[in-house]
Amino acid sequence: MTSTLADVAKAAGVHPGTASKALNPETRHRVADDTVKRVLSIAKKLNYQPNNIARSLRTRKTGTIGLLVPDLTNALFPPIVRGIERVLSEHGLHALVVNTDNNPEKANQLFTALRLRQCDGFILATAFRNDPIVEELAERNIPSVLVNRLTDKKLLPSVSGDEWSAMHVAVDHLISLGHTHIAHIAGPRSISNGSIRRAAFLDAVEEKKLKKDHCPVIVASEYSEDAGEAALLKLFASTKVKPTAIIAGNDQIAIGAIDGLRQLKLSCPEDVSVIGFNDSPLVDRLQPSLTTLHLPKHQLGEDAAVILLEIMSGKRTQKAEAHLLPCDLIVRNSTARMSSKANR
Amino acid sequence: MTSTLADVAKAAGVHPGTASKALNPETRHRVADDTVKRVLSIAKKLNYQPNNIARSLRTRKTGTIGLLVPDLTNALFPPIVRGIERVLSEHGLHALVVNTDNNPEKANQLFTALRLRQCDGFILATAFRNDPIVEELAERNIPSVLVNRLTDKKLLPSVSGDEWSAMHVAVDHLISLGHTHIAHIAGPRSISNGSIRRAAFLDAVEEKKLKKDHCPVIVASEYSEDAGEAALLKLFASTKVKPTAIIAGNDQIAIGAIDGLRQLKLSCPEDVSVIGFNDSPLVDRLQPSLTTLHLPKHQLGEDAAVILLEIMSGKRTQKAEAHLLPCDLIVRNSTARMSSKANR
DNA sequence: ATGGTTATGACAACCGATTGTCGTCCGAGT
DNA sequence: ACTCGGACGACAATCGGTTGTCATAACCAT
Repeated sequence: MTSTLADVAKAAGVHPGTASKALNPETRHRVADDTVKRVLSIAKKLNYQPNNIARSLRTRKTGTIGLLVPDLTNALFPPIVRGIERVLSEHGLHALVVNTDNNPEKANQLFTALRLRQCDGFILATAFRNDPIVEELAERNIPSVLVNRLTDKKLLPSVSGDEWSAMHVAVDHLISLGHTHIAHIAGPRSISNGSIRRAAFLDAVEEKKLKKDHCPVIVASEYSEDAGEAALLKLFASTKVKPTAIIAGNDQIAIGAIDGLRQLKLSCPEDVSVIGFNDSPLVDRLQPSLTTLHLPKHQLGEDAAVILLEIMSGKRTQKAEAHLLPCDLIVRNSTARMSSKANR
Repeated sequence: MTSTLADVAKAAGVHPGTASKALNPETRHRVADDTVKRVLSIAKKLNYQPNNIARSLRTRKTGTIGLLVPDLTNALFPPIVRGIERVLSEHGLHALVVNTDNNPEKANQLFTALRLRQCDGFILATAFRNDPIVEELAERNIPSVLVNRLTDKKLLPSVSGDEWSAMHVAVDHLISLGHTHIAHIAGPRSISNGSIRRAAFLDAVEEKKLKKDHCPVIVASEYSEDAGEAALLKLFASTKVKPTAIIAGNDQIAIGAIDGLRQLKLSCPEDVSVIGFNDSPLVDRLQPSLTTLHLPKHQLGEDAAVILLEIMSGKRTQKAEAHLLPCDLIVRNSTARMSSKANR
């Protein structure tokens, strides 16, 4: 069916080893020019395709990288994956993509499976702030990069949005619209996004000298509409001082929060302004369209892949640098100047 | 670092071949029970992990399947991918996922690369009605399955939504609301979805004895909001008899069409009802929320994977059966009873 | 003429499993 | 006592490349 190196070598009247060297540009100089030509032409004539498995066995390189994402159906990840893939495919590499559903056990299992497949490197979009997989990768010095989510301990290179600045911009925006009572519905604390955005919010509140008890933080149980709605209802049930603006941990929480407001007969943005995070697809077409912080998702993926490739090629050492990409505030209709009729 | 089969064999005092047989449940019967026990316990003690590359080289099975999708950032595909992955991972298989962007050249290149990686099978969500890759797979009898998109020639097993019935249900729904002037904005004709839905629309119109020139079809250049909007404007510019209902080729086209209506100072659903296809995320939260045909995307992926596995294991021969999954009409607010004030 | 490079390519080991063949040994049956 | 059969496991070939070593020959300079 397919011809092997031995076939080519025999047809060219050379030893397989010699044919191998002739075919490989790196080692071609060890072979006479006309021999190279002969081997090359015969290889083409026989439509020779090297067997990657055999090559991998010898070279210990599979050209495969493991890509762990929490959940592809979350619109945040596909653009990241595509960014990664764009860069990888340029270098003849391919990604084994797996979904962990934020389940550490599942993640472990899949990670082990990918390691057994001898992936040359890993990109993780699944990191928890404290993540044994990340520790293992760092310990064993396996080429790997974090994307979007960070760990508390700086163990691996990472590429993520500059959430700290983004949150400050969000708070500034609301203040500029006259808001002084701003709440934050944070994402889960076990994930860096939730925790960093939360810390940045508190920092911004303090920096802008807003009253701390006018700016409550509540944690949503997960990054979902339902959790956002539940959190909002809980927030409004528990605080005496009602906020006139809300910064959500992400777009889904924001959407859920707006649902919650609707239930309370409050409207967005007239009564309460809402800001999301990530700039997910279609949030520009919701009613109201969502003001949100745009995450350069594709770029995140590309940069992560580039860094991984540099580490794998030895052009860069695997040190735990954090690369932060700017997030722009996209102002839409879910934020508005505080109305005078607002509560308090 | 990691121990090999030879290490285990030596420690157990047996030949590597024997150790291999002891480790493999299929061949274990060829080895004495206590030898098996010894090998097993030593393998565990040495934390032996078989080298998949070496195994693949010998067995010609990589446990990898190639998954071609047009574009992961199109929300249609991630659930399909996840469905596939769920089934595959249950069997220890993994998917190499690549995006072709509906670009045949890119598809070819990626397909070739995946073939060189010795994928055991393929799942294609990228098929054109006439697709050389599909022909090659069928010719060479490589285990493979189509998902969501079909080819004109029945060459491979496929799993897709029952679009024919779905379209009939959509037309029925509009007729039951009093509409008699129904237009269809079809998707690209080179892809089965566009062509089947279009043919089904024409069939339904004829079957229901609607006047053919009251039910125009226009083709959008691609499955996007912009193309949908452009198509709608062109439609309303060119027909004397204005439709009071539109069935779009998919949700994105529907959303674009609604934008177009808005430009013409027509509102949905008061003036014109609109139906989408696929039931994409968030279309239930748009204003108006979109009536659409729900595609069981996850199930599509699962079924495709199951069929592929059955082919690969020889439990099923690779015949070109088309598996059609039912699509439910989800009635929301973009369709309404035809108002009496409507044009004509 | 001689010693020393250099170019070339044959050779074989190797990567780490899998698997068919075959020899040996033991016990059972006649 | 002898044969037959089965259990067991050693052995080696194999999958298809890659790569370091070495032999040979040609070439150069002294």
